[in-house]
Amino acid sequence: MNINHMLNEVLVRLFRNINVLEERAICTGDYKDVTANDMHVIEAIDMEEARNMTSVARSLGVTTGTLTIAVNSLVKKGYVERGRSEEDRRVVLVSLSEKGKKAYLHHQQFHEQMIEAIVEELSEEEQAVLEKALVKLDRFFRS
Amino acid sequence: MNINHMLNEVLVRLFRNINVLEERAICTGDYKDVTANDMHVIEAIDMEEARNMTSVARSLGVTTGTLTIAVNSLVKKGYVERGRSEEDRRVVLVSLSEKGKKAYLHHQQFHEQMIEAIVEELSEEEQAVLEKALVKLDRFFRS
DNA sequence: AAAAATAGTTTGATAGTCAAATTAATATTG
DNA sequence: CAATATTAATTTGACTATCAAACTATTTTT
Repeated sequence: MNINHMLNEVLVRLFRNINVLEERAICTGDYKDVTANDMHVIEAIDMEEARNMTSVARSLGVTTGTLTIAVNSLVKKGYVERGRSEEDRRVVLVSLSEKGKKAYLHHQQFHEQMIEAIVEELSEEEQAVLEKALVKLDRFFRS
Repeated sequence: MNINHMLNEVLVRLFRNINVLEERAICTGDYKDVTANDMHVIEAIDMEEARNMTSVARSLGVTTGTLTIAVNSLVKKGYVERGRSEEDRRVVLVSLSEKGKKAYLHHQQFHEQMIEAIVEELSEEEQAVLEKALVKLDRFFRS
């Protein structure tokens, strides 16, 4: 089995299972009701400032209609809060509740653990190779 | 920006968009009606031999009910053929039609290009390092 | 022969998605 | 300034993916 074949195997498996895997990691303990999709929305909303629907939808690459539904559910679950802009009353501003912020941090920790698990035991030089490969993969998909 | 942060950025972006990215690559020209999900089913069915529903469902990690629906659609689109086993008439055997095989090969080419894009300009030694890192990533998700 | 097990499909429910229609507010323009 | 156009978001209708559980048909076990 050559390197290309093996690379392909690993990537195919990752691609196919990535959502399930991420969901399994997210959906634990206090956050049983957060789907992988929910978490992507939470990530896109951001800790810091309230954002409007259109910009969040754009950064997720979905329509605002789709986002409306995701946000409805997140509001019902208590992770997200809706508000109206004072300057422009058409605009809906969404932000993370305290619970939403905690879930975000919990997920960040998962990411950090994952990165840690990958990077540990790799030398500086080895890390550099991985970085190079991932940047190329990223570029491949962007083109 | 350190390696950990950068790794996280790239992985998050890949995870979030992987389906869209793969679909964009698949769904071109003659294969406009093949979704990323369809392609996963086609990959699982395999070029060589007819397989029964249960084993295909297991390798995809879905229920047979889910697979029934996916196969219905793929049969309707002409990528997959259904048949009954002669030995055991409960068993449904699925296989790729000529069109299905062509789509599979088309998708394989995409994978090869992707791998090529990642691996090109990496020395043998660098490739080995990359393999090691991906095995770790894979293992992390499996555990 | 009757009962149990197995393979697959169907059903009923939920989530995610889009395009198009709709509503409400703001901006433009004649 | 009143009518029109644009914009932000929601709603609607349709579709796909998914699961668990009920069901059908067949085979295996007892």
